[in-house]
Amino acid sequence: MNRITIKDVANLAGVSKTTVSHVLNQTRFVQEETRQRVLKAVEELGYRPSSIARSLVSKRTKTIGLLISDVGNPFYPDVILGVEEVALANDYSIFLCNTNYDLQRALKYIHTIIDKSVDGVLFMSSSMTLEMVEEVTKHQIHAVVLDWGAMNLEEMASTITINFEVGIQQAIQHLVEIGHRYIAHVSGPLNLWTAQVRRDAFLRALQKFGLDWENAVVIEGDLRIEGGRKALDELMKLDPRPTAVFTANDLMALGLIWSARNYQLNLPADLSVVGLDDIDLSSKVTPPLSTVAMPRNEIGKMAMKMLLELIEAGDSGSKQKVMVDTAFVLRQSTAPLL
Amino acid sequence: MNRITIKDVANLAGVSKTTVSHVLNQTRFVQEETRQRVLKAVEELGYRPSSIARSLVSKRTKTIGLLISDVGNPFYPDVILGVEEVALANDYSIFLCNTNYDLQRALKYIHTIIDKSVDGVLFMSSSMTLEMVEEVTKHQIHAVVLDWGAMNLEEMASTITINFEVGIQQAIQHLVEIGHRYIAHVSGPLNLWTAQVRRDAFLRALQKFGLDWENAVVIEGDLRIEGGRKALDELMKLDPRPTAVFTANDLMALGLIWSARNYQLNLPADLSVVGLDDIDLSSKVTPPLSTVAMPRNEIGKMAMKMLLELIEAGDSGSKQKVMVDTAFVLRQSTAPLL
DNA sequence: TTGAAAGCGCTAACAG
DNA sequence: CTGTTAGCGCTTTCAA
Repeated sequence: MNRITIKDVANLAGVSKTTVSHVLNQTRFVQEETRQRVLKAVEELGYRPSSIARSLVSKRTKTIGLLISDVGNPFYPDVILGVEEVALANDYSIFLCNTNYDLQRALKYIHTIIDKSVDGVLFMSSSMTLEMVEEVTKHQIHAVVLDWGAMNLEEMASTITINFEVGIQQAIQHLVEIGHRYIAHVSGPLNLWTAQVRRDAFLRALQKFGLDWENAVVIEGDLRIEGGRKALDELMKLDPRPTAVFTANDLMALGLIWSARNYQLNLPADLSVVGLDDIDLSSKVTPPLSTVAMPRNEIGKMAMKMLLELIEAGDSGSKQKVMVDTAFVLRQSTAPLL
Repeated sequence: MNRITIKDVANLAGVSKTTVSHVLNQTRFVQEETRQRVLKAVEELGYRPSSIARSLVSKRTKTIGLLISDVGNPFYPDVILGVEEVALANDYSIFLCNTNYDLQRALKYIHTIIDKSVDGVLFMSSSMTLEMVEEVTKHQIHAVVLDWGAMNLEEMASTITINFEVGIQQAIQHLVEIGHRYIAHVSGPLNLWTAQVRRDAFLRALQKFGLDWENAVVIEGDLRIEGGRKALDELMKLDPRPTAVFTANDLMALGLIWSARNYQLNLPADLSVVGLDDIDLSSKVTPPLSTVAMPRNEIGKMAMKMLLELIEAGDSGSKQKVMVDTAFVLRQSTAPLL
């Protein structure tokens, strides 16, 4: 019992493969009566056209590669959902490529998706290199790159950059307005471009509000819960102690908050904390976390749409560069300085 | 500038396509000197064989579909990682199919992956029907189904069933040993098979330890953080109040714990809580959550391995039915009853 | 030790 | 209004 092919349908309907193809794709007029016969045969046999065969001739697979660092990172779910939503609506399938923060692994995925002739790839992992984008585009595969400003990929790919500046500034402004003058930062690993960007935005915000940014306390963290706990340990050693802390992501903020109990700290009264990301959890913990949010779902949708545009446009399309803003979300992890 | 094909390589090397194919696949002996010429041509042109064309003839795509409910559900990351690990090791790619708890959407994905001729599919979503498995297998696509005992798919698919009985029993035993006699349960939506299984296991455990299981308090939750909060509201209305609560998943346990502050409850002294899942977070919150754990990463690996076996075996292979155990993990969200 | 040719399932000129 | 034919890029008999 083999796969049912277009030929089987043609035979059963008593027409040529061509006609079957045309009624299925509505690509030329077919006598209503013939059309019905074909449709009936299709129905009867449960025929489904082979995407493989189609792709071989059309040079299109209706498939994209999604390169992310870590499915477990709470940053991704919303983004993926956005990507998926527009992919699904346009009948695109998604190859999941989880780099697990590993360049070798990313590279292997790049090769696989080139071999599989995807129509495009979404680079959403920090574990990537310029060469990967080059490799991919060399094989006429389109790309859009998320928040990876370290490199200049002008005409190679569309890009989405997240503007942390505005949200971070709002956050610091809020802290200043409620009386804080001594604000520390827990950064991500500073070899990461995105960690530097956030730290620099933080420093600039301090400067803007007339605080001592040159001697600002910056503790390097790991972007995970554990990093937040360790950061608090550092903070507690300081004398005087900062009255507020801004962390490079929510996970560290949460770790810090949860660790505060061990020091008999009463949050937010004894220490105000602001995160960044606005992951799902943040609004649900006690106290709900004030944070710098970005429209993750929108970012996902936008990325996929941009990729679609590149694909539709073929080589003629020029690459877009868009920037998306962040915004401070006030919840209850910050309190006025008494 | 078109795709580089095997023909280009053949021309450059001055041999036939056949020979190129054979050296690349090591499928028959080729004179060392010729072999080198071919390899050199491949290198020079940056040639990569088209998986599409290969699949068309081999009837294998080295691709599987991964059907899950919700990327954001903390149950999945570890499982996915496991799946991916063995997939990657065997050069399989993964189509991400996120049903979003939506049957229609699941169905659409089923059709897509049938069209794309995946070699197998991993059903890991509760949003699925027996028909989907039938549909898939009818198209000679192999399947393994995770924890979905509601139906009898004997010879259609391999299955992995999670044995909640043992872990839940351990959990209740622990609570009983530290003095609890009045233990409530927060279940999942009881129309879900898996929610019933857990509740029943809970009830049987009560019975086993001589507690009043017939009048046991079971509050129906939504498996989300919010559900935990609401459940605590219900619990607080009870008089007398249960001294311990077992929730059907960790998310609800956490919601309950975080909500406890609003009632000035001191955890775990005033209320012991035990979750189920052992999601990453659970060990990292304060107090760390005692919970019923399952080897999620192992489950992912196992599922993919079982699928691989089905694929390799072709139709001859018989379907495996495996069961994986759960185990109670003692942390600090439970306390002896004074 | 290597090639020629057929064919995987489909689409798209080109004919009629 | 419909069919014949070539070909997408590869693998695999069969033959030499």
